[in-house]
Amino acid sequence: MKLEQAAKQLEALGNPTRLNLYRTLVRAGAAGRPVGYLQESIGIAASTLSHHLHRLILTGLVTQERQATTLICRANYPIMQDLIGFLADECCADAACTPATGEVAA
Amino acid sequence: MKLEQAAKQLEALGNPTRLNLYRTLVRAGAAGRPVGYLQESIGIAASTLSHHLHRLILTGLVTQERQATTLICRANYPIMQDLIGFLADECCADAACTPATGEVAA
DNA sequence: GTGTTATTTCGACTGCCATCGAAATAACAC
DNA sequence: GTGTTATTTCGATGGCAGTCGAAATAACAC
Repeated sequence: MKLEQAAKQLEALGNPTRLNLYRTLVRAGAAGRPVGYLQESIGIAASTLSHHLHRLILTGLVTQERQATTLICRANYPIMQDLIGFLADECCADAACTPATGEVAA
Repeated sequence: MKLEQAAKQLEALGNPTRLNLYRTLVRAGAAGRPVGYLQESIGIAASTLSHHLHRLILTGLVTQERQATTLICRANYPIMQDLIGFLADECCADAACTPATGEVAA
């Protein structure tokens, strides 16, 4: 059931704190960022950050790797690619989506 | 703040019922679907459906048009295009994602 | 006007989410 | 072993989301 999976990932990204978090990790690239860095960068309690990271990890959007006492977090690009693919597929499944849209003057 | 807006839209889609709803509308194309049709198609209480539709409309992902007593709902494609663009941009901002986008703001 | 159909709003309920501080765990240096 | 740093888990709190049925509104036919 792909829809359920997509909904979970969208829900994970559908929170400003987590979206900001994820963006930070994306911008960090393959190097990733330690949890402590993220905590200071975003400015929330460590426990709250851990909670959000856990949610992102559950959906597969983020991975963690231990380096001694530090945990390095990385964005999992293929998952996002898949999610974007799902959205694009849904969006363009039947109708004519013009890709070059600038204004939304509906 | 584009991030807040994107998070709201992602949150709107991050619910199985709403994602299913949105997908149905996307597949319906420009013709759209009346609320009553959606209600039977998805099989939830009318009040619940109205609630979810309202959330989708608030984020701009869905529009409504009255036709006599019937309300026609349509997916708002440009908004989704914009959202996909945001995700793709975030994802490819720094790392080596297969560049599906033409311009990447460095 | 009355009546019918389509949809929303209201009121209420249950449960999960976001947040925090404090305590517990993990990995290491010594 | 003790101690230090980094991170998670625990416990609690406030608030919002999802769901429903019933009542109210909207638009029309008559």
